[in-house]
Amino acid sequence: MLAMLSVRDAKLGHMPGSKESFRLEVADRLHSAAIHLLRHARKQDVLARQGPARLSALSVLVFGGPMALGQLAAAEQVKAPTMSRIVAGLKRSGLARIETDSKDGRRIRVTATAKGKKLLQQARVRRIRLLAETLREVQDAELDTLLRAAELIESAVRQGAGKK
Amino acid sequence: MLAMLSVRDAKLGHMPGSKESFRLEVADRLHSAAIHLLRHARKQDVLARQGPARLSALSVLVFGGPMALGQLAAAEQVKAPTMSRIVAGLKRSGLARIETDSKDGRRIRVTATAKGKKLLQQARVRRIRLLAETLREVQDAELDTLLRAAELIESAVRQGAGKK
DNA sequence: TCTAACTATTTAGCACTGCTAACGAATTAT
DNA sequence: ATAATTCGTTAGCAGTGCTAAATAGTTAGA
Repeated sequence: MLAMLSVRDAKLGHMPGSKESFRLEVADRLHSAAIHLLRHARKQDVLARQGPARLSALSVLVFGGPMALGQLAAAEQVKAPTMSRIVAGLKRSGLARIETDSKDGRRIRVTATAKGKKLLQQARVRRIRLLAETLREVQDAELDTLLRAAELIESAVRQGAGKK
Repeated sequence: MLAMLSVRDAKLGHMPGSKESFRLEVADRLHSAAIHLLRHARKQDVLARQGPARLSALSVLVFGGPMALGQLAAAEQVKAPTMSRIVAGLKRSGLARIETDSKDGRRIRVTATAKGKKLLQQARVRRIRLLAETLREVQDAELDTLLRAAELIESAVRQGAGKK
């Protein structure tokens, strides 16, 4: 792994061991790991017959309660048109329901249905089974590392999003 | 965060604090973090005028050297038709070149061009700048956590992929 | 009040990325 | 020589991201 580092540094002309270089390495590896994790998780998502974006949005609805489309888009950090399509898909599958806001006619209120909650729970169980198999040799202490990493990523991305 | 845990457990009927529950939580958070990290990184990828799958494949080519399409697909854990299209895109952009294998006429040899290497380097630099800003308050010690997490994910996913 | 400006959502259209099924071409085995 | 296998591509579907533009509702101002 250190060998890898120096190979990369040599090829790209960075000073081995510098902080810049290390952050670059971390950024790259995280990016790659995220891509591969999601590609792996896709297998489970396909079983649920719903794409990752829908499951993620559904999760927000289930744990965060009903909310407007714009709120949901902000929570998921996508633009409104993207979320509009995701919500349309959830509705088509009967996983969420849409009502127009009584106070503001422009707004809609998106709510997870019982079916949506149930599917999400099943998807979560499937996901843990999949991950449990692949992460079998990951020790409990390492799980803490993973959780901490997830927290760091979430908070960093969320902060960085605001600045853009 | 512990509060979050118990809320989720309560709603989904898990025993709080059980190992199953904790793994489920970790799996969920990782999944969510991966989605959000990639959505964030997309902004940088868009600047590079190349999608994440292309940049990831290009990275494999740059650091792993020339290889056949099937190898590349395996390394990236996608199916051959998917990689075929990705490579076609890299070729169209002049980032990779394709030759037919001299020994086996069915095979192709995909190689990163000088332009491809340069673009990847630039993309990496852009990515670190983006991440460096968003991760400004992440301490150096935490960087180790992130790197370790990336390693765990990669190795776990790679092992799990073989079993499927 | 009537209109102008703003806000929330949707529609249309583009690009990228994943899949399976089916095909062609080259190689290997019988 | 023929059959089976392997490698890659093409075709076609679905999902997810974006911007630009349309639509409808709300708020502010003359």
